[in-house]
Amino acid sequence: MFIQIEPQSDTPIYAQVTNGIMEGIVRSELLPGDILPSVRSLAGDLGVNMHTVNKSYHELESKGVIRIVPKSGAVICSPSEGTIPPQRLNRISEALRPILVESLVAGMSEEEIAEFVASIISNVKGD
Amino acid sequence: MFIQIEPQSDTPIYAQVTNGIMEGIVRSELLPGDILPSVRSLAGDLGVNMHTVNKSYHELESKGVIRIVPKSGAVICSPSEGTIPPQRLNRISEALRPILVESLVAGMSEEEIAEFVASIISNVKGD
DNA sequence: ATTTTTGTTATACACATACTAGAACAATTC
DNA sequence: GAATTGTTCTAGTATGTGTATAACAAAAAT
Repeated sequence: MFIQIEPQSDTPIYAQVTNGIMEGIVRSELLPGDILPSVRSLAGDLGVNMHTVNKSYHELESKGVIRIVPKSGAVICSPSEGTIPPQRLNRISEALRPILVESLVAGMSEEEIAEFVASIISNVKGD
Repeated sequence: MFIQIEPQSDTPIYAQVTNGIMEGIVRSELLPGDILPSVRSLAGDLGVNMHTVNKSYHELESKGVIRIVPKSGAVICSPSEGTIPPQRLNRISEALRPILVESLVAGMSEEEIAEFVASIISNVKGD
């Protein structure tokens, strides 16, 4: 598990762990069926508290990214086949909206935003 | 000023005010040179505390959206002509990245994300 | 010129969240 | 049987959010 934690960042540590795992999935470093390390071992590797990792795992479960089997482990789920639940689309839309508004206010055109989004995605996938 | 405040939302009130003003700019309801109402009057209209609106105004100033003239008023700035400061692009990129990652993990393709972004933008502009 | 309104600053309180810490439990794994 | 697992509990500190009251000096309005 290659996640870099920045303790002085304004984004909470548990969110950094969540994002790191999701980026690993996007890069196919984590595949559906893979089992995440235990909350204790990952917390030890990252140098953070066990409860912080535990909170991240449950956040991932609420997003539908992993499935937690009690007393066993956390398994990467397969991407939702076919349609995506509207609740999930709503959450993404509400998170996306204010950032897109800020981009427009900054003076970006719709085409520039599209290119910007594409470059970020390729950066996440490629590196 | 037509901003709807949802006190029980998980997004802070000052952020709701900031987003509402920026959406007003995108919809051309607020034009460059327009003067925002005083923090006291807007706070009274919205039914929130003066400091909450004051925090929103300073957030807008840090984003470069408005210019606060002490003892006078807050003026809508003109959109940055030509190139956008790289600092501003970095902040937008860092905010955009985790949401795009979540979209990819949810199973959206790059084309679906592009369409999704376009629909949100048209929703913000039009309504 | 006086009054009002302005943005600013300061202090204080309540509430929620974030993070860490230690401990204990039962179930799984070795 | 021993170690590890996720879960749960209590507890503490720190930070962020929102409200509240007050005071100040400068600008605007009368």
